Amino acid sequence: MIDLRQLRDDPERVRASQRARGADPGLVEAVLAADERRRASLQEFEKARAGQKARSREVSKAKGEEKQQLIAATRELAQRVKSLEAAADSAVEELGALARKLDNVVEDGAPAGGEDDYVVLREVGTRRDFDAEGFTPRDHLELGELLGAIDTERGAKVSGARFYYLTGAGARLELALLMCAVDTAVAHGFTPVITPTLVKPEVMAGTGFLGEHSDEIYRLEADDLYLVGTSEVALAGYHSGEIVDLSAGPLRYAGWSACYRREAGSYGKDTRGIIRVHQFHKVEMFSWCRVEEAHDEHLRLLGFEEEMLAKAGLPYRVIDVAAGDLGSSAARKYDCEAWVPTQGRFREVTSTSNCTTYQARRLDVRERDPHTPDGGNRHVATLNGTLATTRWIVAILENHQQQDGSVRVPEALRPYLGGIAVLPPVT
RNA sequence: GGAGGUGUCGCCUAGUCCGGUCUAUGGCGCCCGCCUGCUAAGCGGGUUUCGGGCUCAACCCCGAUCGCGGGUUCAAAUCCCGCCGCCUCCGCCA
Repeated sequence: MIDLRQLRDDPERVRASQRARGADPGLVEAVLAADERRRASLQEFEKARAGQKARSREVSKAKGEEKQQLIAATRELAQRVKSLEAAADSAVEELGALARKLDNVVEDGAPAGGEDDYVVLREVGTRRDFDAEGFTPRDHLELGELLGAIDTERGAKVSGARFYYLTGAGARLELALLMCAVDTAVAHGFTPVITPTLVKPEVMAGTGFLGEHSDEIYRLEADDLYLVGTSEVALAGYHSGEIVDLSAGPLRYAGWSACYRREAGSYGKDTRGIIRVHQFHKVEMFSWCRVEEAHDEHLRLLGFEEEMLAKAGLPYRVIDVAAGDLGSSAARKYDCEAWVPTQGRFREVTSTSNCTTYQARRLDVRERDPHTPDGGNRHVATLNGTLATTRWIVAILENHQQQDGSVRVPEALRPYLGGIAVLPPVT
């Protein structure tokens, strides 16, 4: 939900945002008109209601015959109030339905356009030249099988396509990576959190995932609960309905959770290995901060992601995602993509979004406004960013492989693997 | 899953039996002022939240708001129905 006051004050800004996203700018007019209707309808109801309350007070004072007459005379007014209230309710409802269609207002500087219109901000690290090294790199699944680390066949046998087992070195590598991510987050002041992975509909809706991406999400019919695709959902819900204190700076959490995705629209894409799977693990950063601080906080989250990529020793690039490819909650999004040698291209391994007040508005998370004297409340900004996921294993295996099929462990991860420097083939 | 209890403004609390100045009481905390003078105590005032009047601030007025949603009624914190959270006990299962 965007700020309706901002929409009224500066509709052109929202129209421009809609255009940048490739969405309908005409929606702005529709929302403004609905807002007019809501206020008119509300005023009418409130005026009638005030009259009714005045009459009701007279009734309470009157006696006998006079009282009976007053009651009879007020009956009609009560009916009128009831229907005006219903009208006002539906006007509010209609406004809400329209306003919820508006995606977050895109931050200035974000590239316009769709999925392919991203801008590459920088490329970091050196890609290995396997020709010069004299061997053909194996892909992550082949390596995973050599190391006894990844078993997709049994995953499919037990749970179906896009499921897998991480075994032995694979399981340890995942735990090491995620622990390293948690420690990195803690070092930067984040509170580690293990979150629920089943959430209520209002929380899922509050984070903006029930819009166009709703078919990506698993739902448990019998209990009316959703499986989260990221701990962002549970972390966003954590402070819902609360007034938080940001006077000492942002509230930062690092969520650790399993993540579930239906991958409904991706038949035939990335079917080999564990690049695109229904279930994986992730450490996710989540910040609550003042709107004024959101831009800087966003760049900080991006910095922490790059720090993790450096620890994993991965060559990567940073892209500024185009407006049309942002989720409905995001005003700006940066992805880090790691180089995957056998694919000859970069694949997304992190994503950080500045959601400004969009999520906080839906989830009703506010702070005491530091700018008004008697402390009105205002909505806060939310941001999220990936620190590590199961997919990183793909990049780590491929980028650090050696000719004999063994894989070098990045130095920063070794302490988490009992000091092991190389993962040897087991077959 | 079953039984009982419970949910009132930031926190605690009165009010609910028996519907009507409840326009929700008091305390704590917080804010402003006074007195005192230097970490105290006292005095006076203010303080639910959201929306609207209304374009910023102040003031004022109006509406909603007593866990949530319905209903009855001229009138609901109060009566009725449904749901949810929490507590206690029982059952079942890790």
